[in-house]
Amino acid sequence: MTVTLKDVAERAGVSRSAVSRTFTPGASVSAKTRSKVEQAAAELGYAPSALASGLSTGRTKLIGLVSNNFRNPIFLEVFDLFTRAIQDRGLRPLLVNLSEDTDPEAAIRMLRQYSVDAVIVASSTLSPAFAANCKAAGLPVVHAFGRATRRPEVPVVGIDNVEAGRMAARALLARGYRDIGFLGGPAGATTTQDRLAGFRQELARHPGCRLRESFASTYSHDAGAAEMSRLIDSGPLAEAYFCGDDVIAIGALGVLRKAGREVPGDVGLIGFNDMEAASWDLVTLTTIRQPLDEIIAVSVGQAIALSEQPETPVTQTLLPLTLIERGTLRPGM
Amino acid sequence: MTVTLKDVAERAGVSRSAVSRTFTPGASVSAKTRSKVEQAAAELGYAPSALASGLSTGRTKLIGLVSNNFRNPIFLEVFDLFTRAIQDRGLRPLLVNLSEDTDPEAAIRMLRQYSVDAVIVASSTLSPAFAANCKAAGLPVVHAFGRATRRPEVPVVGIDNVEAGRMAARALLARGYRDIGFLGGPAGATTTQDRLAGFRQELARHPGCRLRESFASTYSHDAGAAEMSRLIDSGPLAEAYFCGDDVIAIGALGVLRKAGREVPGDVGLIGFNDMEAASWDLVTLTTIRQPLDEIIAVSVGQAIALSEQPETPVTQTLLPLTLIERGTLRPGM
DNA sequence: GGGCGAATTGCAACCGGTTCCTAAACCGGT
DNA sequence: ACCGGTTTAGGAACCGGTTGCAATTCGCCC
Repeated sequence: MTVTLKDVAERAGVSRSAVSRTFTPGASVSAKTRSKVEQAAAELGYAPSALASGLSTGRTKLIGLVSNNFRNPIFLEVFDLFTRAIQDRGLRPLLVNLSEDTDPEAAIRMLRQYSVDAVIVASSTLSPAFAANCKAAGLPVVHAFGRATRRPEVPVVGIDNVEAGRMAARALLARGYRDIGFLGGPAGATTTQDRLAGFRQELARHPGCRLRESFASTYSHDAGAAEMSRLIDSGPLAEAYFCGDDVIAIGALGVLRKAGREVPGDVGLIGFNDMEAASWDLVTLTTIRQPLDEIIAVSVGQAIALSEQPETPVTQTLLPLTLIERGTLRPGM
Repeated sequence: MTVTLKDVAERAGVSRSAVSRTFTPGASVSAKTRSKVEQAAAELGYAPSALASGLSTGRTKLIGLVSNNFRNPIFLEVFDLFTRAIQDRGLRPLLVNLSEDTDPEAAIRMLRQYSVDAVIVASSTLSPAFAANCKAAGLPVVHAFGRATRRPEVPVVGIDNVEAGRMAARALLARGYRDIGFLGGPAGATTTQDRLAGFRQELARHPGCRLRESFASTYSHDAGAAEMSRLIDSGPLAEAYFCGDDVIAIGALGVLRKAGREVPGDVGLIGFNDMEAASWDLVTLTTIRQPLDEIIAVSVGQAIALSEQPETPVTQTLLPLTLIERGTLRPGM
């Protein structure tokens, strides 16, 4: 059933090497042989085996795309962009779903077994140790949406979460809010910690401000709703909240409306991510957008560079955020 | 850097075949050699190359997962379930994003090059010709979310869209709606056509009913919003609408609220899919759920069966729908 | 027509496993 | 100690490509 190099060679009346070379860009083949081979290949419907060529060249054109985030709608867009970017470069994504119950070591082992050219870890919640382990196992790796650190072990592409916190704080202050809440994601997440740090930093520069801190148990709608319910039940609210994610903000928004509070009339809300639903008429959430397309383009570019040139120095790329103003904060002053 | 069979063999003082056999379940190896080999393998950190073994056995444990739907949030859950189901069976998903500008033939060629064990097409909007072409190219294929037809060319797993239409109609009728609207997805989509057919069928059994038909240009929030705006502008609305998808329904809902119409007070709305946002407090959309988990479990099961036993007769599996009652239809009578 | 360097070509070894086949080791029984 | 029947082990060919190397062919000039 499958047509091999040998079949084409016989049909074209040339050696196997000649066939191989016609399909290897930059190899030395005369125009005559090339056309004979191409014709034979076309007639037979020949497609070179990526497995075999991967085996002998050591490059498989496979990119391991690892994520543990299959709940936040923003990641559908992330996967869309990643798969396209990877495909456009002539590579293919081998997807790894690293959910709670899967063993990270097993995942690394399997990425090695398939000898992927590089690994892209796409997650802000996955421990940096995972990427580091990939690297230790000899896999070129880049961590997209990873945390910026002083001395990163692997290349990181993402945003500056501390700056994100500052940016949110500035947005709230500029709109005259003074009694301000932080409604973060899980308290243990580094994204939460970093954003909180920036948030505090900026508020600290405005003496008259009050800051209250609270955390949703996960990055999810329901956790956001639950935490806002708790806040409502436990006394007067802040004037505005910076939420750790749009889904959290939307959960909070739903609860506020249900409780008869006007947003932004009574309470202001600003989210993070600019997921599609943030722009829905039912939502119109003011939020901070991270440049997904750029993060992904850079990540893929680096992954490829790294696979070709493994000893490239480790870099860190932090891309700029944008405030997207919609309807959940009162107008600026 | 990479440890091979040979290295392990030398270290263990046995032949390469012996090593291969210890890693091949069911092969004949004495306990003594096995333990020698296992120890040597562990010491060296040996992981057998999936490429090489795929090359010689003809099975790669790779499943091509093809989709063109990277916009509808429901598909994030689809990908989550698929990747887990595939991984749990010891296989890995090779993801193919078949968006508008990618060539389906190229995709098939590449799936052949990597000699995937089977292909799963996950899309309700992709032409059945694609799956048929896979099959013609010798790739075992199953079409998840595909259309039920009289004589399917490839195995299909999904739902009965005609029945979905009937179900929606029955739900509306049972709640006393008589002037009823169909707000489908793209008029050309088979899902739209089938659901409309079922919808008409059921309404036809109730003489006093009026049916109005309209279509959103795509399966998206904005298209739903746009179409509902048009309806509002062009005269009195129906009492309730069956929308082709939750995102369309949510778009419509947003426009209705903005126009000051109460839902379900003035207008009823029922969606399709039960995406996560349908359950948000801001939305509480009554909708019809398709059993994603079952569809996916069956699809993966069939794909594997097919890869092991290519001549299995072509079957069609249609799974049952569930009405999820929330807050956008008035209570039943 | 002969000679020269450059471009092509084919051979053969190799990538890392799998598996058929034969030979060797093993077993219990006499 | 010997025999016949099982296991088990190793050799070698094969999966489908790639590539270094030596041999051949080519184009061109004298």
